[in-house]
Amino acid sequence: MTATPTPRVTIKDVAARAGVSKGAVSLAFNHKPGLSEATRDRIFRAARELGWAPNLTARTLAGSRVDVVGLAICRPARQLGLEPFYMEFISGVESVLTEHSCSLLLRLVRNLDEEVGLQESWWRGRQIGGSILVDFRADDPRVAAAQRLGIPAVAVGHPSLTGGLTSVWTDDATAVTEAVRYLAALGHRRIARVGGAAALGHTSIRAAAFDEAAGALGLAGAWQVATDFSGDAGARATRSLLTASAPDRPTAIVYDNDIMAVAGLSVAAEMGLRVPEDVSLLAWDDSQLCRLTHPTLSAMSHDVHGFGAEVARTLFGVIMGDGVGSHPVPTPVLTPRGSTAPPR
Amino acid sequence: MTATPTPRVTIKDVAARAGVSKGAVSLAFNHKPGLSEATRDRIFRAARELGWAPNLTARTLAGSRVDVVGLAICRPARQLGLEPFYMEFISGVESVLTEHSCSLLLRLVRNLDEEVGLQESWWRGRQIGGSILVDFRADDPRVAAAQRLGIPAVAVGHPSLTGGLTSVWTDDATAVTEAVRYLAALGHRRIARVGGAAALGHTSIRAAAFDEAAGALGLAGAWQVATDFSGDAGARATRSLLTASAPDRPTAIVYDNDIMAVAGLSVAAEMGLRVPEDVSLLAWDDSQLCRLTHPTLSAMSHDVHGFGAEVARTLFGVIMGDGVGSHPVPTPVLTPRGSTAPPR
DNA sequence: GATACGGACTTTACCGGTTAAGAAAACGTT
DNA sequence: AACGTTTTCTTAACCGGTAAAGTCCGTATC
Repeated sequence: MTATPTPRVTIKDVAARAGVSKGAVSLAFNHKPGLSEATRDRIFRAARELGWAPNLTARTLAGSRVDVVGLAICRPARQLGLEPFYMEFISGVESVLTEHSCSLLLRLVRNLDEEVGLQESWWRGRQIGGSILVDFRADDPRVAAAQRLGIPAVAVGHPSLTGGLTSVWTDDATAVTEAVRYLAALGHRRIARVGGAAALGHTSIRAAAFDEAAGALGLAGAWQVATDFSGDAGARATRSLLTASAPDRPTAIVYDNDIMAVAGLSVAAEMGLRVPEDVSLLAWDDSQLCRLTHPTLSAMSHDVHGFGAEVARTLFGVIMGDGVGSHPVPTPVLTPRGSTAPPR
Repeated sequence: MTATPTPRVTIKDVAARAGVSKGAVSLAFNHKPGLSEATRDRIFRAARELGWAPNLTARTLAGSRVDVVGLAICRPARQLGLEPFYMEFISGVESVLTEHSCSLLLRLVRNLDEEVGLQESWWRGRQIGGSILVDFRADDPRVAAAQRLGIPAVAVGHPSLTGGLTSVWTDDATAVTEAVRYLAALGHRRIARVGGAAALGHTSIRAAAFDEAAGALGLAGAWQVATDFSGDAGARATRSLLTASAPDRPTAIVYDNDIMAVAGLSVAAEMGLRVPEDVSLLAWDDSQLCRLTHPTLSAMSHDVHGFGAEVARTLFGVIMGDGVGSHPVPTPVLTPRGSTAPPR
């Protein structure tokens, strides 16, 4: 990739125009002491007149800050497009980065090894000042890698998965328990859960919490199905759960995202089952989609935008030298809408 | 943002270990002639043993390639999360960038002036090797800015909007016309269109095409409403269109994205109107959402992922010096599903 | 056997900043 | 007036690469 030449104005031009050395210009632009107010002004005026701003690449190379943070997402590209979660998450991250004139370096990777390699080369190549790690698995290799390299990183996931990294997480176990209790309180005794990718750490946390809650409440039936988060998979899972004959069929289903819940809604309709009379559905991640369906979807709702923002704020903290910490964000809260009701 | 010190291995270390000068290492890693196979091997071996890879920042500063492309999106951050289009588009872009070991620098901006400033500082600061420009408006300031600066850019939008920039675009006018003709052929005489943000160039292209098609077909009624693309706005627009008494009410509605169409579906249900018997709905951008509703949504469907990929490929062409060009991608094609039928 | 030439490397000068160390002027002290 | 301080600014080395210009050497040419 070659660059078309452009008349570039550098620190030298500014220095010349202000009648000082480039060192002085550097001092001025970094707000460091050692310059009189008068020269400082002259320098800024010259810079403004020339439309100059410090070159971040050079600045980075010279060893000061790097104002880019990395985010690698490890899912098949086509699947990603469908997930409302990520776009909302990213927009939350961006909202904080922007305040710091910081940009996001985004990359889709095919597997964790590739991600580890990418993070390493980003960091060693000073491409990023810190990184956001998402979608943790059990024994995730990124924990060790980030620590070995000393990358300032924030792990999005439960501390049990993120080892010694600073983490930002939602208490999914409590949320799942609340969801199950709510449905049980409505009178449901046979509840199913359509979960996400089995390899993902938060999926197993939710799965375990679901089993435990179901056991504690002595439910008559508790099913779990793993999917890839896609609408199609959600539809398939729902179909297989609902084909059982009436007494053995679940009367309520909890989904791991909202796309799959929407799919479930449509499968129920197609099978001639009414929601919520014949089967109750409960979504997760509550994007605006849940309010656009008919009936509207009850959901475990969750400020994903704010979550992203909190992750970015925490990352800035880590970059500034804050010690390792664990930052829980508010637990998803149950938002009952039209898709849940007592079973008949 | 300060960086934690890390033992960095540089080109000098590799050179020392291979017993050559750093210039030789540079030649080897850029696959340039002037080295014997033997030394080349020694250099690569040394690099592998030390785990070295060229520092992109330094490489950039030294004036060769920049392997980052920029994408600034100018919409309120919260609204963005909702648009399936962008995430799918980005994933398409990424799929091509990844092949070239290239990353995407993503930034949300509040307005076009901010974007122009950002593109300029990215480019002058050599942060990016090229840029993808989206959401064109009439007399878009980015056209002149990109040309003045000489930024290799690809404009996503109709050539009439993107001036002298290389563009990649879908023929929205033809697609709108096809949509209207299809509905008219089903027997609809009163058709409405729920459009996107009025300021956007493609919105006015679609609006004009809609009017023209409606006129040409001599429709009895043709309404258009502008929205902000959100589901809520789509719901409001649908509600106001459908509250008219029966004979004056549209019997078919075309939406500018799929989120609004889903919202429309639910508004119809809430108003006691059956889809498609009482009112036909036609979506745009056809994400998997359209196949998950009940009834499924007919849509003007469109490979958004492939669109993004094509944009990225075109950008690489521009960066490599291809002349200005206009690259149409396939026109959205009508995909009839369950939400359209002849009016009663 | 001197001359030219091409291949294989090395040297050196940047790229556009930062920063430690040095120098000149201004200031206060005795 | 001589001397230490401080303030203000300059110099020069460095960050980690690239690339043009040199150097050295073996060999083909006449």
